[in-house]
Amino acid sequence: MATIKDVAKRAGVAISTVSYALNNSPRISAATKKKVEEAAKALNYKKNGFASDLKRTKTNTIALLLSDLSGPFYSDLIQGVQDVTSANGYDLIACSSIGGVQSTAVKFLTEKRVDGAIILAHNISDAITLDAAQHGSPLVVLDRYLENESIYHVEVDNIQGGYHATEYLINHGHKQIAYISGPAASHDNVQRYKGYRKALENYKITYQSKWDIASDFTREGGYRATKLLIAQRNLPRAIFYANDEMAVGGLQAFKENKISVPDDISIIGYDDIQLSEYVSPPLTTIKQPKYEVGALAAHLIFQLLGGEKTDHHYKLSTELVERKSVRHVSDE
Amino acid sequence: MATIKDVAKRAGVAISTVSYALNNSPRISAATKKKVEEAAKALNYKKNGFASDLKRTKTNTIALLLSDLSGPFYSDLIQGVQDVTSANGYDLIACSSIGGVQSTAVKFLTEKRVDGAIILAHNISDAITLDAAQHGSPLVVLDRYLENESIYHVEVDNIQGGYHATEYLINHGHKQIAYISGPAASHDNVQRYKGYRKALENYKITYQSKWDIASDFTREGGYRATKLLIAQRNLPRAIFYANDEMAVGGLQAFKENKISVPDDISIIGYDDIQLSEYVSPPLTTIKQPKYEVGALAAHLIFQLLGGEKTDHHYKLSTELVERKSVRHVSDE
DNA sequence: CTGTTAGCGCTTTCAC
DNA sequence: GTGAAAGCGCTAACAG
Repeated sequence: MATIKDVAKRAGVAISTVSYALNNSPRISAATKKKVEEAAKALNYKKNGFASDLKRTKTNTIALLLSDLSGPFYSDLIQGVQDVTSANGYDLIACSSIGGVQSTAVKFLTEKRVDGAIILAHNISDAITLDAAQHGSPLVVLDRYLENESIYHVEVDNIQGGYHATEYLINHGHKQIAYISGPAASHDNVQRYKGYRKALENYKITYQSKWDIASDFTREGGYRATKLLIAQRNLPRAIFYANDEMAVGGLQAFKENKISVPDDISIIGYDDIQLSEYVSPPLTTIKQPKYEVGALAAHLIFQLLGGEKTDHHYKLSTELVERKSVRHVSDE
Repeated sequence: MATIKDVAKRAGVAISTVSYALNNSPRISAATKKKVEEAAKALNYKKNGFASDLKRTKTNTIALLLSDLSGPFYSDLIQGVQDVTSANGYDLIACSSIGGVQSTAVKFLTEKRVDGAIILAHNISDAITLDAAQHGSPLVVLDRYLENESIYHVEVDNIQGGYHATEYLINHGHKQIAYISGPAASHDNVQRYKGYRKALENYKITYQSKWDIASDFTREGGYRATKLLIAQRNLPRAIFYANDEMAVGGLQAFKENKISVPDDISIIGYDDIQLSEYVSPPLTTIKQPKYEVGALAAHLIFQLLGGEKTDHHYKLSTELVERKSVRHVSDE
């Protein structure tokens, strides 16, 4: 590989001149610049990114750390991050935290290879995150709350979302409402559940633990949980699935048992995944402003990088999207 | 930020000793090692990844360059790449080529920041790719064919796929088969189209240019193309959509015009996106082995990195997944 | 406008 | 078993 030195030699100028010329410094005359550029091209010279980053102690890139690169779930969020990152002339790299401490994500976080990072990866421990925060580069974490000077948060108000979902069911005349939950460890799930309970309470509906079913956010899990409910002949009049994937699984279970949604039972999901619109019946659900979360997260990073102050905590609202999986019932 | 120097000072040893100790060299005594580790922890020392990469001229990471990070389309492929990358103890970063020459993807490609790269980004020009190939690091490109010593290819046999799709329609008694195409510039589209033409030819079905509709791989495009076909009262008995997204758009158009699929018209798609299973009727389509493509691409990189020789070209087969959007018709 | 030079933080050879 | 020192490729302060 040709280095800057080779280019300098070939162009018959000093190393620094090459550097200046290639970085478009105004100090270099057009003639010299041209000479340098020709030499560079002739040698197929490409600057070594590391050397340059090392010297400048700045990478011009921010990282998006995801627990799994391949989840379609992240699409909108990534889009949001990407849009504002490139609008700011920065580079964005995405990496996965699969592999825990060994993972690429953790490596980028700890080895200071980026100017800032957005974290949405539950399997990166709090300890590591807190540790990385010591570096001083801004960190936005989206999936939990961490008290630290250089850690910032953008979250969507899942309590409110859970509340609305439940309230919507109640407003449609439902009093028997089950909750099929995600993993107990999931912060999101806990919040949605809180909203559910709060709504029941506000509307003076007695909570029944038999309609509080544990599951795991997967389609398969939703299917099993629903089958269980059906087998127990314990069916409520409505179900709030903690996410759409599980609701889709539930739909499948109902179909197999010839139980009609929404005629026999109403269901509501959470997330508004692409599929929701296409299943039958189309799923009423709570939509999270994912694009906005991503965009705001990236925006925060740039504010901080620019030395501005900002709040440590932002909360975005959800929106209910009404489709066909909930029916109005008269008093039961 | 604490540097290796600070650690050395605090531990009362030489810089090199710190380096050895932290990299688990056997030359260092347990006592010294412990001393160094404590100093490192006390100072919250983290090695600077650039400096180390620069020195070793090796990054231990490979890049996946995508035209758009947020496409759900890539899920399986990414999974494949990710699996074999981490199995090999390498890091994987994904970056987008949005922004062309300015993009992160191009930067990583040209600035030698990775040991190898997998490219699936039509907007990275051949020139840049060829140029990057001069670096000597292995490149696997998935979306076109480039003749170069250090460029390797994994492709799925789209001609065969297009042929099968068309043949399937023919075997179901269809003779009037339209093709709704993707962008003319798309290599994939051209291949599928070739397969379509070849099948018509083999089965002695006359090609009719009126049933050769240009579109763009989007749902909206498929919708419009289908509307057009309907408006012209020019409906064939079957349509081969060059991808599922367009087929989904087409389904919508048919629904609005009360044309029944598959009773009035049969359709087949391409890709087997997640949605295909859920639209109504479920879409018969051609499935590409995306996971395998990703896994093989990554595998090739490691073979090459390991100094092994390998073919420059691999071709994987498609598979037809039969659902409900094609009906058998008797001779027309 | 151009050249000299001192590092960025780390790895690694060589000498002790 | 440990340390001194060279240098990876580049940038930028400084001197001319």
